[in-house]
Amino acid sequence: MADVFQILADPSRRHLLEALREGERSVGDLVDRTHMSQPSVSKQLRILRDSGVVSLRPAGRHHLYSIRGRLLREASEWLAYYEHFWQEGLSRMDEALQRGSPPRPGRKG
Amino acid sequence: MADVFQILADPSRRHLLEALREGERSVGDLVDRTHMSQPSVSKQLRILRDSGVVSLRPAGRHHLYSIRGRLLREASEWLAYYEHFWQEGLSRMDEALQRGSPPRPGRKG
DNA sequence: TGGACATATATCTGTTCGGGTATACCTAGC
DNA sequence: GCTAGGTATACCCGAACAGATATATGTCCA
Repeated sequence: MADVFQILADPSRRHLLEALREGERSVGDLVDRTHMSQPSVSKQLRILRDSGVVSLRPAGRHHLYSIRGRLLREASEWLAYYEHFWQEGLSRMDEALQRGSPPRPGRKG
Repeated sequence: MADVFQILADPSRRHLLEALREGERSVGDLVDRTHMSQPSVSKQLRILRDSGVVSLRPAGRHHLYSIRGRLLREASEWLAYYEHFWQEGLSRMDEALQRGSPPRPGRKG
């Protein structure tokens, strides 16, 4: 499990990231905000941390988590390659022409 | 399974999408380009289609698949909320200040 | 040192998921 | 209709995974 998209695949992990968007949060805070059990939160935070999506700063008996952008950025960059497909003014035909039509195995109209 | 990120979580599906970036492709083409078995390709294409990430255009006995941007765009937009976290010139402190520091459960320094 | 608070891990369990093989379906051409 | 090409589905299997419960670890405070 080192794949960003695999990390983002789980809704509970995305909820954690959404809560962390506002800034550094303790585990207890995240439990309150996500309505997940504490062990679940800790478990998912562990996965997020191991994969490098969040970082941990111990503060007394609290563990403060925050977002590290690097991996999220990688995901964003991967998706950026597909921007043509949703940008206005570009039909599917336009796209094909723009990047050179690939060989078509079958054609019919 | 209707979640974009869950769709993107599987590497084989991402490979299919990468092959489709060049334009419309038949199943056979995708089999060649991805080194997956034909049933696997069909299976993943089915998932991609059901979720709305690709669309199908029958052409004789060939099935031509192409990318539909809408869902990929949703994923991209979700990620866009996190741009602050990887943009230069913004430390973690800056982010906190920028969006108003959240309550800190524990503090120590 | 003992106890409460905060977080992490261990273990179990039901489910989901992807790949493989075999097979069914559909279309074109004869 | 028969055959071949192209694609989809059925079924089985093993692995991965998320949630829950119980328990361990660590820290503060008296």
